[in-house]
Amino acid sequence: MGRMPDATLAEGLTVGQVSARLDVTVRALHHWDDIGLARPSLRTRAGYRLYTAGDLERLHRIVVYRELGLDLDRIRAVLDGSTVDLPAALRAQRAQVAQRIDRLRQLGAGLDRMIAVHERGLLLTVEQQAAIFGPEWNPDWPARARQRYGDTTQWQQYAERAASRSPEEWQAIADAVADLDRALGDAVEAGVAPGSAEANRLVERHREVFGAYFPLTRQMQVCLGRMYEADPGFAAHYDGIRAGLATWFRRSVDASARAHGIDPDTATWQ
Amino acid sequence: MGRMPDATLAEGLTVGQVSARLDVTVRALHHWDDIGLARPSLRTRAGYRLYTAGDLERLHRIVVYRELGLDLDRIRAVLDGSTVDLPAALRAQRAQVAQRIDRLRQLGAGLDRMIAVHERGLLLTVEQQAAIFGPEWNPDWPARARQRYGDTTQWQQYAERAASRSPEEWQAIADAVADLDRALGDAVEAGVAPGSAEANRLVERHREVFGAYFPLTRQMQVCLGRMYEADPGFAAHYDGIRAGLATWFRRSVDASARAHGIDPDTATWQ
DNA sequence: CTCCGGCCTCACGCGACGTGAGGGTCAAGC
DNA sequence: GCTTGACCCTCACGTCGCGTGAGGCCGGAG
Repeated sequence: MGRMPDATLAEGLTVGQVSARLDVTVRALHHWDDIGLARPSLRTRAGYRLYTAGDLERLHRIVVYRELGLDLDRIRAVLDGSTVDLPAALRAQRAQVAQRIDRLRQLGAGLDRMIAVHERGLLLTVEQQAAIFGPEWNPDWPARARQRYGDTTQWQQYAERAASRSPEEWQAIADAVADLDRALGDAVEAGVAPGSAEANRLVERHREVFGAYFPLTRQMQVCLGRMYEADPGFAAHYDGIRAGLATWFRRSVDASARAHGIDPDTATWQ
Repeated sequence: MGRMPDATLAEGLTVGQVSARLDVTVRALHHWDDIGLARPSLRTRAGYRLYTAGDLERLHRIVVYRELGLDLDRIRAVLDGSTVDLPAALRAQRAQVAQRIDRLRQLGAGLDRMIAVHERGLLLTVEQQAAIFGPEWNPDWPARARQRYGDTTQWQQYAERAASRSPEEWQAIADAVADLDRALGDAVEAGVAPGSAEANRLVERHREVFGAYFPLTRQMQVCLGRMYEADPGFAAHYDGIRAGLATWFRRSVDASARAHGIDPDTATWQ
């Protein structure tokens, strides 16, 4: 330690000294030398780079423009005067920055949506949910579904799909759900028997509709049917459409499952 | 043209078909295959990649996460389930995006400052200018200076320095200018003669103060002195400090220039 | 003379592909 | 059966601005 202080090397500064003064890495100085952007005016006999005051001035200008995000070619053009219209170049750069900010904002919004789906099960606000799914909708349902699913791959895939759906697509799903609810109510009223062809068709339709919502196996559908009947919130909703619907639906799903070789009493989520 | 339509290749889709469906480049598919992120389940005898429905599902998930800005390693972790906590990864990514937006905003602000300096000669608003330089300040001056300088390298360098100056530094310059103005007024009152040692010192001080403002040669200073006297705006300002100051200053600069071997009658800008 | 910190010149690595080069494959039309 | 033209394959280098060693020379202090 105790090398000669900077000031006494009046001929020029070495890379390390310049690095400290301008807060750039030594490697960057080497690079700028390599590509001819900023070469030192002097070298010692041993080949050490020595930057003069004039060199420092140029380096400083490079640092300024680099902090503005210009790439080295554009900086070279500016410093060498071949860019007649510097303000135009700056404005172009400004536009590019604005674009990149925009892109990042969209990206952030996408991430927010995905995060929201993972946290709350839906990306819509409570108001939007009510507007789409109707006043009967219980905002707790998605969260409850999430409790069931936990951190399974199934849930991940649901989240991915949910996050990439537009509000219009949500509306389409909500319409399909409403249609289905009506059809189920009509079936109960018409006395359709669980296990009948008609009931099985409705069960399949339910699986399709909610399959667009999340990946739904027959086993899972059985569990869902039982939840509809057992959970007060769900039961109230379905019985509100038509008295006895919750139970009718559970029995229909069970029958359909049995028809597909599944024992509804041992079915599990997953 | 007239290749077999996609649907008939029920075994799987070729790279081109997948490329069209998922809007990714063929090269990206090759790359993902190379690094083992998404390899096709099948190959034809000729070595053509064939992506099955399952492959497509995985590819689709990759596209989703890629659009969220995750790098391929993280996507791999998510898809292969080795990332237990996907929401945490998403939030980390979100934070990174926010940071990058911040950085870009600062960068944009820097560009705006630089552009403002190039367009109007100063980066301060008219109010800030008045607050710093006092009520006598004429907001047109920097623009007028720009007219003179045009698009020279000199002006570029001035702009760079101006853009990287903080308001505090501007205040320091304004203080120095005010001090100088007072000193010039005092000199006129004290009857200091142009060409005297005292006058020369003041001329030098003027050159230093404005040298911090923009690079000022002695020749340019001569032109500036003449402008102070000839331009009604400038003249009013200086004569307002002390009657006759504009003329006194022009004569002092001329004398100082002559003392340095410059003919003030042939001096030019630049 | 030795030591240690600084300097030098290669030269690979990064991240996610783009962009040819050079050559095989496939279905259709003649 | 042959040509044609779109499509596919595998290398392999280029991108952008350096980071990060490896291996070795230089220079001043003790």
